[in-house]
Amino acid sequence: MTQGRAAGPPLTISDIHAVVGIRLARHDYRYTNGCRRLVDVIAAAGQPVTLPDIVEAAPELAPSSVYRNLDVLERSGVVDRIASSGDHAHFEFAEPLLSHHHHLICMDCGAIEDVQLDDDVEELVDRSLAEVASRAGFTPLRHSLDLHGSCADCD
Amino acid sequence: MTQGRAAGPPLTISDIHAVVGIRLARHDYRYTNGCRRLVDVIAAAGQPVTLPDIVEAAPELAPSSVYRNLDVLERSGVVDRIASSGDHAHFEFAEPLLSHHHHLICMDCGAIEDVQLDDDVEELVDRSLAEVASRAGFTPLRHSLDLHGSCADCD
DNA sequence: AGTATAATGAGAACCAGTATCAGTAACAAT
DNA sequence: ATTGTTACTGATACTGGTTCTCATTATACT
Repeated sequence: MTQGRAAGPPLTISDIHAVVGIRLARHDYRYTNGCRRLVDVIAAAGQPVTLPDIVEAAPELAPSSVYRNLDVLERSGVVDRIASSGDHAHFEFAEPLLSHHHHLICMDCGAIEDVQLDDDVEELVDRSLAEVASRAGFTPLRHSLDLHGSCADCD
Repeated sequence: MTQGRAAGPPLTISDIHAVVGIRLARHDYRYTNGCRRLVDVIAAAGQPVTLPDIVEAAPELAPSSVYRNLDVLERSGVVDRIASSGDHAHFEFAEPLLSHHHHLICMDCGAIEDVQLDDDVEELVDRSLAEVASRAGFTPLRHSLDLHGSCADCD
């Protein structure tokens, strides 16, 4: 569970497009220009993005299409929607495209930053969660471990 | 950080009302009947609740007042708002009233169940997160560790 | 080319949550 | 008790992020 991508050289944008294409095809979706452009923006950001972030970076994308394509990408396992208590939902690549990580969520400005923990911590957390889940008859898919507080800017 | 309440006998409803009263007073809020009723409902549920849950359990409560009082309780540190990707926000008692715990979140039906992890796991996670946070100039307030998957009912 | 099917995007609709505000209840001081 | 002050209530209107609609456009298949 949640093993993610082995740490190593980061995927190139071509790698990402190749993986996304395969995943979309597997779900009978086409890899259209709009979708490709959206993937470009998410890849370029390197951090979780909101709809305003996306249309600012690519004003030619129609908001309604962006939302629809984010949904398509989410269904295909390409992006994850990060539930924050802020105004907008945040989106980032799902695990095979991004190595396993967690979030620093600023409770003031809503910014979300990615961070990684040591492998031994991850292992222990996974084992511990798996045990608790099985006790509750719960089938685990992934875990999210977020730290809430104030970012360097807001502090 | 996130030490929570020592595991022990659960707080009685009177204990809870006493603590809530103190916290509200500290923030210059009155502990009104509506608020008291709301606390009763949350306590009785024993699990994170949504607005529909609350008005179903106490139809005499006006939705607008419930939202306002949830806000008051949140500002006073009595309840936490749990951001889920479902339609409604979930609310539950904050840490001094509930011992530190985590959530099993069903991705199908949106149900949220509380679970606890071993102390040594919590300690390791805390240490690890604190280190990562300080490296990013981030001031941690609390962490959330949620397991996403399918609950026993939906599986 | 021709047909079928899917994606697009502008706008409308939806709906959880918030703000408004007149009415009401609770407290304080005389 | 009575008045004055302040805070809470709750029906309703509003806001704004997200989703839906549907006529148009693009793509894939034959």
